[in-house]
Amino acid sequence: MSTPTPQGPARNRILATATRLFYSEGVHTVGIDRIIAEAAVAKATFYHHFPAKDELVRAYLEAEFARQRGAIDALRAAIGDPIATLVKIFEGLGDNGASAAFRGCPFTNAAAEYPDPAHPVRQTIAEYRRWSHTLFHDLLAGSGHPDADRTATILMMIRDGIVVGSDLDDPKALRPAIGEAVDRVLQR
Amino acid sequence: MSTPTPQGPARNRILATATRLFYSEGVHTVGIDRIIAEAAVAKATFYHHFPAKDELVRAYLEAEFARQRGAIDALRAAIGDPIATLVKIFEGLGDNGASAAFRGCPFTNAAAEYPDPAHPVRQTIAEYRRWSHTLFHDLLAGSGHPDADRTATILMMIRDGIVVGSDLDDPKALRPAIGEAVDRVLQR
DNA sequence: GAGAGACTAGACAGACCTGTCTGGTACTGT
DNA sequence: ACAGTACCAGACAGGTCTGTCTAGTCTCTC
Repeated sequence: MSTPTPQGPARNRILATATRLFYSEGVHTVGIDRIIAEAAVAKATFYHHFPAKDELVRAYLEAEFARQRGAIDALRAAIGDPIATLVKIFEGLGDNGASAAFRGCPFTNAAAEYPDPAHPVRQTIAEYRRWSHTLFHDLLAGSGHPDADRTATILMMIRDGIVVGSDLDDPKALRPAIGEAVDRVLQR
Repeated sequence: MSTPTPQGPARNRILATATRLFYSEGVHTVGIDRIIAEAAVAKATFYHHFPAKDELVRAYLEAEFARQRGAIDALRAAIGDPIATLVKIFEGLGDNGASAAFRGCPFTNAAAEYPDPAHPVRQTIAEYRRWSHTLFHDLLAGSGHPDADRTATILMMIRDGIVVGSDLDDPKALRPAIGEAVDRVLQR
């Protein structure tokens, strides 16, 4: 089969399967039955680990959040210079968006399916977005940028534009515009 | 009640109700039964006008597309100068995003619920996005901009960032950054 | 006044949804 | 040896989904 059953303990198999299906097909369209079938897990086991589907959605986003934090921490440590790090982050967004499996931002996509801003899933999304903004802000401030807060807000726009555009438009046409966009926003 | 039954012939009532519900709550979460109830229309009448729910989703997006085209045409005719028009469009995006009912871009939100790029709904979305890019491109080219195509792509990023950010972040914090973002992208 | 077309009310089929529950197996630590 | 935990298979309840269908009303036009 094209998608073999994930290995390891049941909880990991559930989360790995949910991540793949939620991201590629959406949260509401993918049912619990399908997840437990493809994760090769009993229904009781699923509800043992996740009290409700929304908890699984939250766990899926939290795991993606942690993954991104880890990747960014590694990048910051490896590069050092804040502006070079920023440029690398945006190049990475373009590379990622050009991959075949790319389906947009997991957080933005999930938000479209959870309209209530008070919902726990939306709160995880809000935390992710605050972290993203803070990341840009800190990198700019670390380079001595005179207008770090507003520039971080504009970089958030570019970020959102890359992930939306890579999904809905032609990623290959988008890619060469990324470096230029960052340069103009940073007024280099 | 807070949302009175729309007036006019059945098809209009269906489309008006669907527009309100699809936009505010999402496409998959809102069922046909709810639309026909709130539009005060019989089920047979619904299926007389729309052969399937997806056709209604398409009609909802097509109507929004036509509405935006009309608004932009009026703006272009009223203002004349292409760069002033561009600035006004982005100010309008910010104003719109700050309104209480704002829930993001109908097209981007719908795309999150239709992962298959070959789906008719996705084709309508793709048309809308091509039109948006062409709009920016033509306004830039009309002002003699030397790099209209790439700059239009970057303006698309800003556009997506405004609608996503207005929905998921604080629209009031975003708003003052919009003019600055456009200025930097246009290198003014 | 006859027929066409838009409409209403609502039952129904068949699928799918989440979440609960029963009952049983296997492993682990004490 | 025994308790606790993780796990399995799968039936089940109660609800919702889309789409079909029957049967009848109203209004307009010719």
